[in-house]
Amino acid sequence: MAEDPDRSIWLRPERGARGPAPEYSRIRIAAAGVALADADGLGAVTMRAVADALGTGPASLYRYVATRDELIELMINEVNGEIDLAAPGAGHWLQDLLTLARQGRDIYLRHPWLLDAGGLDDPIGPNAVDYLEHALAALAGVDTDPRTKLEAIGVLNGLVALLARAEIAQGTTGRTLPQWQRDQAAYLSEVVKAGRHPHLAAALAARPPEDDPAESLFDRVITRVLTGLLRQDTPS
Amino acid sequence: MAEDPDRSIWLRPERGARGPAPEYSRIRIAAAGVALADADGLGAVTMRAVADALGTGPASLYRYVATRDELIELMINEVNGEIDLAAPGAGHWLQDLLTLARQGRDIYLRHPWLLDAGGLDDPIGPNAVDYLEHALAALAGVDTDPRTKLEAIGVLNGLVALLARAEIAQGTTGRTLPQWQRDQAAYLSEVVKAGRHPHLAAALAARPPEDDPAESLFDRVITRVLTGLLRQDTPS
DNA sequence: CGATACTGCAAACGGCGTTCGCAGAAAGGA
DNA sequence: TCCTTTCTGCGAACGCCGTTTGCAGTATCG
Repeated sequence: MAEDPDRSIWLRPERGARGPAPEYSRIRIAAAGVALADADGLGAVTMRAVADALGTGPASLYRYVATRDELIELMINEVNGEIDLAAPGAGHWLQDLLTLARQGRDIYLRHPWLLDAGGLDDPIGPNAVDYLEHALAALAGVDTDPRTKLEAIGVLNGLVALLARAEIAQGTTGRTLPQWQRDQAAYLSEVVKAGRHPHLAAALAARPPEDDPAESLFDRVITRVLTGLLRQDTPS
Repeated sequence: MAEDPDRSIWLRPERGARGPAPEYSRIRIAAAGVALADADGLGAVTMRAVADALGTGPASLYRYVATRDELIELMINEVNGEIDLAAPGAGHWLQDLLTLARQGRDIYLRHPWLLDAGGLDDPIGPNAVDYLEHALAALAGVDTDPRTKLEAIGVLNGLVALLARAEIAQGTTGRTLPQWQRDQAAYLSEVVKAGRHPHLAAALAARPPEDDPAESLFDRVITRVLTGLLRQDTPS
């Protein structure tokens, strides 16, 4: 039945029992990758670059990691560990999930490459499992079937990524923003000038309210979506 | 002021006025790429493969496209055109947006690679612009400031992608599901067996309700989130 | 009827993920 | 004790990738 076990890196022992002690560790390798990605994006995380940062050759990494994607799994798990799950918990589920969401947002802002790497969700590592358990525990008092809770947490994670992406895209305004964004702005301005998209023109002309920082927008959207998803009534 | 215009492919004319007529077209190239991606995923869309499918060499593609990413932009715009924006409109904004969302979902199910390509949103092409205009028109009667409407549409798009992703991941159950999913299932089962994550164990043990097809889950989540986002009251 | 501005495309370049093969070191069994 | 086993590090190479260069050919302009 078991075709080939230990395919997941999290089920593989970090080192064998026989040979010499490994020179590096998963954590060191993950940290090296995270440093590279923080500095120059996910594309800068090549096997050669990580090996160089560790002072070795590319082939050596394959003693710790089966593939580049697995290295990125290590990196994802590493930064997912930055969430503080030990906090006491406010007692109300909405408050607790909001705290979780804000921490997720902070992680995305600190490590924007995470947006290109599947994020908090896709390949679940140990820290993501702990995160899930924590979120489900916060929802323990809510009287809904467990599947709906998992759905809500999944939507929450996706939403956090979405809002963080928007925040990052707008945050670089004024500075040297990436090329593709200049291009897109140029194209949109041309579309507006053509005059065939009145609603879009109006929406883009409206300036964002100055007194509404991104922080409150984040909280507002998350709160509204979560309360909408988990309310008890049975509509239609 | 204008450093270098025509950097966006949508502002570049499809052909110059002087030389011989191009042998291919953006649409043909996009279609070839879509066919490859539909069959074998986004990774199968290499310049060489697309060129082969068209019966030419890789270098020739660069007469039509500045980079591989731009080719993928063409593909995204191509499948975004599958949305039918000519439908009359039900008159109620929620119904109209739901119709849009369902069509977006269908596109993701038909072209799963779109999930790995930034999706309906990231690089905005002509069809995405029309889509945006259509969605904003549907919201014309709602009394909220335009920025909030753009936010809601953005969240809607992200949500559609999220739900489509979940549906695709679960849809292959029973058949030959991809390797990484077997690995993840194995790891999660091990985590549950260890016994330190009771809430997670309970949630995973709960079977999905048989009488609740994915279709209604989709509608329910979208509806709840949209009504939550666009309701008029001012909560705290 | 040049001059011009485009087209198609073979060939090559540098960089990537990954594999192979072998020298050397630590633990297990006799 | 010593040999076998099983691990380790890693130089070198393979095949594939996106992209650039250069040139021969062709349609339009003045």
